[in-house]
Amino acid sequence: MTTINDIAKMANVSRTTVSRVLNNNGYVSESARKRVMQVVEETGYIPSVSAKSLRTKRSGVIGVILPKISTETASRVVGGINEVVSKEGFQILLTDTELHHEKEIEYIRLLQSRHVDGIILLATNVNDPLLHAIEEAKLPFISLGQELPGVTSIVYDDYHAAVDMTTMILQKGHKKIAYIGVGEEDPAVGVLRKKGFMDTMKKAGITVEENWCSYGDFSIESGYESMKQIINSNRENSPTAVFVVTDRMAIGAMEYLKEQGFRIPEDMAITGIGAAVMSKYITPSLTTIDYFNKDAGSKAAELLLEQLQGKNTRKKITQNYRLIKRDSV
Amino acid sequence: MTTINDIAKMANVSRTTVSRVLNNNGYVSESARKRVMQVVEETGYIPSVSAKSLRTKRSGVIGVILPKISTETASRVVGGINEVVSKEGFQILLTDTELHHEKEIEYIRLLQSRHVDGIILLATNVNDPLLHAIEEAKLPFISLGQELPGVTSIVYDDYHAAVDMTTMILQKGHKKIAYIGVGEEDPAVGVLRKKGFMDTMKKAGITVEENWCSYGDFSIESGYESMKQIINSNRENSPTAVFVVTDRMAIGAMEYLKEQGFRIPEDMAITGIGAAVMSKYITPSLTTIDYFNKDAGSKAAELLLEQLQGKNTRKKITQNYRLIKRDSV
DNA sequence: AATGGGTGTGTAATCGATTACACAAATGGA
DNA sequence: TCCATTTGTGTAATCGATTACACACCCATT
Repeated sequence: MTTINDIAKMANVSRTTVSRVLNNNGYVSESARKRVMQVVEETGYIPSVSAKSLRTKRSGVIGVILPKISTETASRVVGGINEVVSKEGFQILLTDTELHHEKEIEYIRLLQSRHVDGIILLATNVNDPLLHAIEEAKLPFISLGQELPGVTSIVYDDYHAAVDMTTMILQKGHKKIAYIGVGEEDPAVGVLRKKGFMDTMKKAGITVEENWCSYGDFSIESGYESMKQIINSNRENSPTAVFVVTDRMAIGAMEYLKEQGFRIPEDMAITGIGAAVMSKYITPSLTTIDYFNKDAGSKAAELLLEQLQGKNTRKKITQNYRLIKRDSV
Repeated sequence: MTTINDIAKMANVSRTTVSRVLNNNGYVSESARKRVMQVVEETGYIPSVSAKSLRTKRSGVIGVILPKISTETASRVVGGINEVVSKEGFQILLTDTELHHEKEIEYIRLLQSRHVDGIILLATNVNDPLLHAIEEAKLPFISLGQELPGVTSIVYDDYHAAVDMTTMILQKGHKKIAYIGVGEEDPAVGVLRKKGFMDTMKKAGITVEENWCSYGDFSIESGYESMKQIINSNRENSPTAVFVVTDRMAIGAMEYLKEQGFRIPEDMAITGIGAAVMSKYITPSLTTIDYFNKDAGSKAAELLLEQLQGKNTRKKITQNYRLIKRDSV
C-alpha cells in the first residue's frame, strides 16, 4: 500500500504539502502541486479514509437504518437518499433491523462507532430507550416516517391521507366500511391512519363495528387472512367496502375477494395506501395514495446535509401526498 | 468522546488491558476484566472503528455496488447479503451507479479507500477497464449476475432458463413467437437470454423474423413500447406469443395488449423472467422464472466471507432457477 | 533449590492521515 | 530602504486503537 509518505518522498516534498495538494487548502506552489499530482497519478495512490477520519472525526458516511431493505418503500427511500448524498461525496452505510425493534438502538450505537456523520432512521415504533439512544449519539439525526419528539422528522401525512381516502369512499355512497390495519406499536401506520379513518366515519355518523376491523403485519398474506376473517365473521351483514392501510395488504385482500367470487368494486370496494408499482397493474387497478417515498428520502438527506453544515434545522416536515383514484372503488 | 485511555484510567489498568478485555484475547485476570467491563458499561464507551481499522487494516465493512437500488431484484439481493454478513458483524456500504457504467470503476476505488474488506458487484456489463480495476483493488471480490473472468462469479443460468421457457412456449403449440429483450452490452440479460431463446427456436426449425424482435431498457414503459412496435409492424402476420426477458417489461407489454383488447393467453401468450412479486398478482398471472435473488445474495456473501478467511475459492457458481407456470401462456 | 512454563500487566511503537506552529523567501507599499 | 504581508514549505504532535516485547509473579516438577 502506498501511503502519503511514499508520495511525499517520490515528489520530493513533505507529507504536509501532499496533504495540502490533495485537500486543496493552504499555499502550494504550482511546481510542487504538479509534481505531487504526477506521482499520485502514476502510483494510483488512494488515501486511507480510516486515518483521515481518525484525525478529522468525519467519515463521509451516513448511516441508514431500515426496518426491512427488500421492501418497495424502503428501497425507494434509499434511492432518494443516495441520489442526494452521493452527489456530495457521501456514502451510505446500510443497516437492516429485519423488523426487530431492539436492533434500532443497537445499530445507532454501531453507526456511532463507525463515525458516521449522520443517521437517517426509518422507525417503525417509538419508545423511550430509542429516544435516549438518539440523544446519546449526539449526531445529526433524521427520522423518516415517524415523528420522534426532539428529532428532526419527516413524516407522511398519515392522518389526512386516511381522512381523504375515507371521505372519498363515503362519497361513493358506501356506509358499511371495513378496516384492515396494523398493530398500534406503529404510531404512523397503526395509529394515525386508523384515527383518520375512524374520525371520518364518526363525523359521518357511522359507527364502525368491532368485527369489521382486522389487523395484519404488512405482508400480502396477512391482508388475505384479514379479509377472510372479516368476510367470515360478517356473513349476514357484510361491509361493501374495505379501507386497507397498505397496498400490499390490500393486494392480499383483493386476492381473497377474487377467489371468493366478489366483484371489485361492485360487490366490494377496496383501497390501499402507498402507491406500490403493483397497484397500478393489478386488476382492477387499486385506488391508493402516493406518498412520494423517493422525494421523502431525498428531503431527509438534504436536511441531514444541512445539519452537517451546522444549520440547526430541528423541525418537523410533513410530506405531501396524492390520492390516486383508480378502478377498485 | 471517551476513549480507551479514559477507560484505562478509570479502571486503573493500562489501555492494553482494556483492549484485551474488549477483544477477548490474551490473559486478563478476572478482577481486571470486571473493573473494565464495569467502567465500559457506565460510560457507554464505544471504540473508534477508524482507529481500529487504521491499525488492523480491516474495517468490518463490505462494499456493495448496485446498478440501481430501487429495484426489486437489487433489494432482494441486498437483503440476502445483509442477512449473512450482519450475522458476522459486518456492515454494508452501499453504492449505486444509477446505471452509469463508468461509476462501477469509480466506486471500486472509492470502496478501496474506505478499506472495505471485500466487494460484491452486481455488474450490468463487462469491459477491460472494469476487470483491471478489480485486479488492482486486490480485494476479495464477488461478481453477481454476470460472469467476470478471473473473478469469483455467481451467475444465474440465463441460457438454460431461456431455453426452458422457450421450450415450454413451443410445447403449448406456438410457432410464431416474438421477442422483447435488452441491449447486448448486458452479457447476461441481453446476450445469454436471447441466445437461449434463439437457439431453441432454431432447433425447433423456426426462424425468428427480424421485426418480431424489439428492445427495451428494463422499464415497464419500454416493455409497453416494444410490444406496441411489434404489434404495429406485424399487422397481417402477428405472433401468437411473446418471450420477454424481464417481468417488468412483460408487465408493460401486457398493459399494451390489454389496452388493445388482446386476450391473454388466448390471443397472445406472454412470459417474463425474474419472478417479481407483481407477476403473481397481475391478471392473468404471469408465467415467469424465479432466480432466487435473495439466495444468490446470501451465497455471494458467504463466498465473500470465505475469501476473507483466506480460503481461496475462486470459482463460478451457477444459481439454479425454477419455472413458474401460471396463466399468461 | 533451581528451572521452566503458564498468567497477568504495562511500555511504547505503530497505523496514515491532518494541522498548529515556525520559519524563510518573495512581494509590495510607504 | 524598511517593514508588513503574502506565499510556500517543513517539523512534529495528534487522533484512538492494536500488539510485539519485556517483565514479574506463581506454581509444579526435577
